[in-house]
Amino acid sequence: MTLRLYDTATRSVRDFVPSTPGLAGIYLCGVTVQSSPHIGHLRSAVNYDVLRRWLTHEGLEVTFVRNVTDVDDKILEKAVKAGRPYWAIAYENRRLLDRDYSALNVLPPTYEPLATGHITEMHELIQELIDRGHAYPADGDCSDVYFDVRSFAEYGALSGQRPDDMRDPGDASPRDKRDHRDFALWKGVKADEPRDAYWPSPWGKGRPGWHIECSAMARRYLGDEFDIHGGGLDLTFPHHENEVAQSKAAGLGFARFWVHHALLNLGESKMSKSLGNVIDLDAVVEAGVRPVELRYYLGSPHYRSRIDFTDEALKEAAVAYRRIEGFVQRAAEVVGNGRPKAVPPAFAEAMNDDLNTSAALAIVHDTVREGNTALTAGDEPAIRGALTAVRAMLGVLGIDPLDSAWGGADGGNDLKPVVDSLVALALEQRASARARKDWAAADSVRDQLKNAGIQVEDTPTGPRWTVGEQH
RNA sequence: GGUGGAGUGGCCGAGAGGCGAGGCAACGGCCUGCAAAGCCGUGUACACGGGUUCAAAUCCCGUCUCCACCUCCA
Repeated sequence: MTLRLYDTATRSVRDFVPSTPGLAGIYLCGVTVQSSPHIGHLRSAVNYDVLRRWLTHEGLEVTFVRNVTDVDDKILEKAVKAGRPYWAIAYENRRLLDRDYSALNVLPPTYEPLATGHITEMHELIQELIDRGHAYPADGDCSDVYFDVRSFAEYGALSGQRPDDMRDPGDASPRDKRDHRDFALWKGVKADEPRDAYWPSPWGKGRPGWHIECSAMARRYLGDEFDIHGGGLDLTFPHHENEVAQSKAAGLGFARFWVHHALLNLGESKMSKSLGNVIDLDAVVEAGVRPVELRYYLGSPHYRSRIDFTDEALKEAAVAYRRIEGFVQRAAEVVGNGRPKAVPPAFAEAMNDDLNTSAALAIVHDTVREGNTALTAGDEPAIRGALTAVRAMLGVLGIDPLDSAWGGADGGNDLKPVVDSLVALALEQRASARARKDWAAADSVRDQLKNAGIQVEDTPTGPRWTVGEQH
């Protein structure tokens, strides 16, 4: 069975057949690094990371390109306000983004192109559009170049907009646009903006319009036509509409599938810096939820379903994850880590059904239950079977507790034998107290360990201890 | 005004004509000295009003509420 994916352009779920067998090219609109990332950005990253991991799991060699927009109006605005270079702000935020991505075990893309690194590619494309009669340099001396929307009949097809129904945005500075729907390919220098944000061009000094970078960079790294273009639902219009227009008007095939994920809302509306309703990774961690648990939370609803963020739902997701994690750890103590093997067919079926991660997680939980039963029965082959299957599934979702990406093991490893022998000492005392049925003394040992952050559980094979708060 | 989408049990969240996805919480039981963990069992939910059908959460019509986009936005 092949992957079936929802394609925004056709508004339908279609079989995903890569243009070149065995390969898949994905272009994802990353973020504009105008500010530090919030968990809505991370949802985006997690959704596409799962898509990528699944394609890879299915044997495809994936070229995954995720751009960073490192020059735009907002960044320049902030730079002026802060009295700092725009590129310093962009770079700072880019590093924060990287930090969050790796905290959530989002695999690095094959390549991460920057808008500012591809000015010449954009110039080429703009010139082609001018030559073909789809773009025009503005009259006057502002150096702007605009895409001529009326010259491209398909304009609006991706987002279902009819140009005639569109509102006139009352553009701040229309500067010689022929039509209010025309959008900038190249923005001429403005007097009040930083001088280090401009590049020479055949039309005069300026900087790129927002959309042209993606057309130019996707072409450079993935070719004239590629498999999947992704991004947030809010990018469908105008960003993606304009991208298709530019690329197709230039005669390129461009994206074969458009995959858009739903947004994350906080309160009444989507999480967004400009609305001020933002929660970031640090806030989540401060609330006692680990990055892996956040990833579980972000990845368990379907990618096309809106997430209404609540603290309770986040905490609940964390508990659900701990159940899975608990099984993996207990099983690994009995049979070793186990090498992840094939995922169960039902899991594959769910993933192939437009990445139905909710249904896929139901299979994970079912397998965990079977594993727990095997654990109680001491049935080692069954334990090993469940463990390897669970780890394979969690690997696809990027939340395998034994993945070294989560780091826990390495840092604690040095101390583990030390703590182990200390705890063993205490547990010996508890064992002898229990042997003489001195429950008060036994419980006191357990309570003291608990105060030190060590949980003790009795199992058929003796007591087992873990560090950390489990409640 | 235009375009797309959503309303599912106490909560989260899949499903999309007929077998009660899964998780959290709750309750009962097993196990346990107790606890924790685990296992077993218990819930007949689909915004509202009509209609189609042997059968509707799922299809059709209408109504209400909410979200996103049409301006920068993952």
